[in-house]
Amino acid sequence: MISDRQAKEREVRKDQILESALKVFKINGLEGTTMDEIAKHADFGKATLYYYFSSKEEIFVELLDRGWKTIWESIEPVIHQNNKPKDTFINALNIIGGLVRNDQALFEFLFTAPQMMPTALNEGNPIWKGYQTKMYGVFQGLLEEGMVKKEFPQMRTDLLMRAIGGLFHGLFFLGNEKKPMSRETMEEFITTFIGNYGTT
Amino acid sequence: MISDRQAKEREVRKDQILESALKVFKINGLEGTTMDEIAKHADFGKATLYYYFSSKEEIFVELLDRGWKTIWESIEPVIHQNNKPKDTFINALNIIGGLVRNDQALFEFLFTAPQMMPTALNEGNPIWKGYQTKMYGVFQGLLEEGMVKKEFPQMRTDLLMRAIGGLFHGLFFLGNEKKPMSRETMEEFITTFIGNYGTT
DNA sequence: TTAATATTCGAATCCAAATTCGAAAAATAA
DNA sequence: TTATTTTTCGAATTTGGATTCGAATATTAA
Repeated sequence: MISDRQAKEREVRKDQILESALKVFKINGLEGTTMDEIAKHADFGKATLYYYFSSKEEIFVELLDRGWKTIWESIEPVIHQNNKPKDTFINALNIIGGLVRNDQALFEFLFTAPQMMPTALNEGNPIWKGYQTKMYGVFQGLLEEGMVKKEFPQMRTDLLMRAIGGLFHGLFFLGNEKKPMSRETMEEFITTFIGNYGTT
Repeated sequence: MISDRQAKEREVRKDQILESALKVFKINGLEGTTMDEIAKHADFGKATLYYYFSSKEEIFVELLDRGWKTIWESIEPVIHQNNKPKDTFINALNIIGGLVRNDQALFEFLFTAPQMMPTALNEGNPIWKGYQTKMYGVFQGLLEEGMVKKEFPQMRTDLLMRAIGGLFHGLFFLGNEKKPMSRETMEEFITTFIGNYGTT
């Protein structure tokens, strides 16, 4: 059997491994991330990692699952308020921005890794993909509503979606300096580019 | 010795290999791109690839070098005209957009691969990095000039740079459908987000 | 036609990194 | 304390893919 505390400790060790994986990923990129390195950073023997995760892939998938779950659960409450769509939209973006600010490495991973992952990770339907899809769905919806109400520039929804996705990406993940973006900067940024169409 | 025609044929074969590498990259991502796959697509034996390139890395570097050279040489002539900075800027973007439209796979590679490359590829100072740096320098300069003349929204240059980089990225590389972006769409897009500040 | 040179590739070799094994050490339960 | 279960890891083993070898084949030069 396994006591409650034991289970908790096990979780802590899993966390430690996940955290290390992230750290190595940040330093060495996806290809440079080996079980050896992760083990070294986590201060475990390599073989021990396999006691907690059945494969390297599982480590990454778990990072994605947990991460996207967090994102979803953070914006969920906000999207049910019925403010004006644009406000809701910006609130949600702000929330995500807050998350990113809190753990740049994790979110850079969440948003960029899927691009460069071996296709294998997208097979089946991974948990994280579900959350991601839900989130994009919500955003798309808000955009559509907001566009009807002339709160956004008039253009194809999918294009606007790309624009905003791109802006977000640029804001947080382009450029050299990796110091986090302040809330103020982010708001100014968003407002400058999509805000000045609102509430005409 | 080696005749003129022979040299040309050799070039053609190199091109064939580079093209295949790109195709495989597009299908399988960076990690999935093996010499075996490239060889299969290029219709050569794997060993033959090593007659033309000394390593897999060299293949990628050559793709980057050639690609960034092309980009640079395409915008060079335009940046010396002295239109208003914003016009120059948009012209340059349009040109790059044209290139991307022409060979989506190549440019997706040029703009995204460097992120996910093993650090080894950035060591020394690769040719392509030089062109990339020059290009960003020019853009940054145009932005600064243009901002002084109130042709752009007033914000930190580096932020505006990120915004535009992000918009570009979003426009061409986000979203599912991979059909190329038309020139019209692109102009509308750019104008919508950074154009409406001009010439007040 | 023959010798030299350039090109091709199947079959090794090498190597780094993932995964497994089997036995210890630590913790817990009896 | 002893037995049982959980955790750890050093030392294989396996695997996949990059790189090399050596011998053929094709092409060009004499």
